Amino acid sequence: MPAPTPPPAELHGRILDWFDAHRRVLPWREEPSPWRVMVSEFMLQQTPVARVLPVFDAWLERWPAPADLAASPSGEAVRAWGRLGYPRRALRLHAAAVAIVERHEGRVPATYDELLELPGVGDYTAAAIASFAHGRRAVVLDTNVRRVFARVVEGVQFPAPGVVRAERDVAASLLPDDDPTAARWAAATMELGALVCTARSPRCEACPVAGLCRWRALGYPEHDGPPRRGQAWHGTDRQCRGRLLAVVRDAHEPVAPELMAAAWTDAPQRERCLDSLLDDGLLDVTPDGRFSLPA
DNA sequence: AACTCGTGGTT
DNA sequence: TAACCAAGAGT
Repeated sequence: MPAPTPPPAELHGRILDWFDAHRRVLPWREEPSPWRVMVSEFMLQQTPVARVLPVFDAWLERWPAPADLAASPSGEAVRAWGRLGYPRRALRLHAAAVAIVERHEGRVPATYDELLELPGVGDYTAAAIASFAHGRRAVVLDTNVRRVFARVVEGVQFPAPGVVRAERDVAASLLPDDDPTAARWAAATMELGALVCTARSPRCEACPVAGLCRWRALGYPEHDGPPRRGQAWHGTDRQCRGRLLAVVRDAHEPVAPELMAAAWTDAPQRERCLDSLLDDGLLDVTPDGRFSLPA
C-alpha cells in the first residue's frame, strides 16, 4: 500500500514560493556559468558552503576556464584546494578539466550522460550541473533533497543509507515537467533541506510545507532501523594522510622524510599512508627521496 | 553493498 | 567533550 502523497501542485507552489523569498545569495548562483557551477559542485561534495566560499573565489580568479586549470600542474590544484578536505576531489577536478579540453573543446558538457563520464562526476553532480548550469530537467538527489522527501513524503526522520529505487521514483514523479521549473525545483528542495529541514533540529515553524509533512503528521517518529554509523577519525589513515599532505602542501620546497616522520610517529601507518598518497597521485617523490606535490 | 576518503563547525 | 554531519564519488 503506497503512502498517500501530497498533491504535487501544492507542494510545488509552496516550496517554489518559499525559495523565491529565502534563497541565499551564492556566487555560483548569481553567475551560474557551467564552469563556475561545476567547480562549486566539486567543492561542495561533503563540504559546507561557508568553507567553500573563499576557496571558490580564489579558484575562479586563477582558473576562469577549464583550459586554464588543465594547463596547470595537478599539484597546483591540490595546493589551491587548501583545507577543504578530500583532496582527491582537487585531482579529479583537474582531470575533469583535462577531459573537457580533450573531448568537449574546453566547454563543460550539458547532458547528464556526458557529464557522468567526467572524473569525479557521479549521479548527483551530473544532475546538478545539467540542472543549475544548463537549466535542464534532472533528478537532483543530494542529502538535503533526500531528507526533505524522506520526511514530507515517506514520514520518516532520515532517508536510507543508500539511494533506493522507490526513492528515485518518488523524486522523479515530483519533478516538474518543464526544464526551467524543474531546475528551480531542484535548487528549492535542496535549499529547504539546507536551511529549514535540517538533520539535527528542523525549523518546522518556518517550513512552507509543514502542513503537508507526513513525518510531522505522524508526530515526528524517531529513526527506526539500523543505527547510522558515524565517521571514525582519530588514529585513522584519513587523519594520517591529512596530516602528511598538509606538511607538503604548506611547504614551498620538497619535504625531507624526517619531517614527514615528525608529523606522524607510527612508522608502519605512516609508510602505508605515504604509499597510498603516492598511489593516488597526491604526492610525488623527488630523485633525492623528498616529497612534493605532483607536477 | 559496504567501505574508504578530510576538515572543522555545531551541539 | 565526543559525536554528529556537511551540495558524494570510486571501488
